[in-house]
Amino acid sequence: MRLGEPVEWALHCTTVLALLPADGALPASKLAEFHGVPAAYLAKALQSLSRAGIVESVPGRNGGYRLGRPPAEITLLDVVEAIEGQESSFRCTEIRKRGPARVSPRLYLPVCAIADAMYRADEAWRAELRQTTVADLLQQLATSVPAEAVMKGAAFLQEVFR
Amino acid sequence: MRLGEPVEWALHCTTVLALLPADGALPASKLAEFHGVPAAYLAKALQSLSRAGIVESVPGRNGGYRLGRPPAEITLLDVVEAIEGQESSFRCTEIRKRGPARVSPRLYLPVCAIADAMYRADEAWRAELRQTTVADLLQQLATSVPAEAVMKGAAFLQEVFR
DNA sequence: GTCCCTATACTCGGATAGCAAGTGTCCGAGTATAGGCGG
DNA sequence: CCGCCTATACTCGGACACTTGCTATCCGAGTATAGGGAC
Repeated sequence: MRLGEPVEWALHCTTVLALLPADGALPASKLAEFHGVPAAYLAKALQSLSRAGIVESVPGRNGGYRLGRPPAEITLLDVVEAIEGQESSFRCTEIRKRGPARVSPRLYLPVCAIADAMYRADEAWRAELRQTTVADLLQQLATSVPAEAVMKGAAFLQEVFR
Repeated sequence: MRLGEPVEWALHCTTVLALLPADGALPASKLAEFHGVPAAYLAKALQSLSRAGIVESVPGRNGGYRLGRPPAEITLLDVVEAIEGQESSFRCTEIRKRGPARVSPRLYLPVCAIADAMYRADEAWRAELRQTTVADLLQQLATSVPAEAVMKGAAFLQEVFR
């Protein structure tokens, strides 16, 4: 089970966008430069975030991306599901209904005990991701990111909005 | 994020093997027939379970697979990790240390707040899978699998051991 | 009749192709801005 | 000097190749069994 790289990018980009001035907008190319990731591919992830309403795109010159709603209202699950989709990690192909022991389909319960347990674990994962918001991340990052890195980041943003 | 199909197969096969007589062994081909899945590919999953000690292989004629330890000592996590590996679902490529805001590597904390939250969710998923054992599954299946399917399954096994 | 040996058939195990999805890239559509022109 | 218009440059958005990993398969190594032969 593996999450794609764009998930990491999307999470970092969301936190950076949360630090922007209220009416500012950061282009995808700058976000890519800031994180050292391929710009064209990162754009795909940002489009997914845009479709999900997590960020909103500002077209035209001086355009870019900004947050679509307050950081406190964006959970990590929102971001992850925007990129990876909402399907469960476990795929039940109903093999219990195949083979020589199969019986009439209407005799089976909707979900077997195995799928039920797997879905429960999936929900536990989602519940944990739902508990952390981007606002929480900002608070933690404020005390954990090296001061020098904060200054460099601020300088980079000021250069963009100059 | 998607788990492979072999995960589902491995879980079902493990429950079936738990129903075997103590010194019996069911070949991979019969397990494949029972579940209606490709035998050659299922064999790969069973080999993974064997390497993990969850099942043990009996070579030679009348050989096959049997459980490696009591059902109560096999958690769903054991089975899932045997197939999918133990790596976290979230891959942190440390993009925080790239780009124009990077500073000397020794200034960073071991894990950033984002990775920490993702790892926490991953652990919640694992914790949930750890709580259910194959013995639990058997108990639930005993009351939820259609009686007719149970009979057909038993008949299939008796035919094999005849 | 009993023991031993050999040949057999069946098992697992790892090495080998095909395909779908993740990864990476590009070019076109659309818009706010900046400059120039006219009033 | 002010307002309007036009051209421009920059943005996002979706359509197009490539690589990795999942899916699927096969053949070889090893072993317990079954049968036959010798004692």
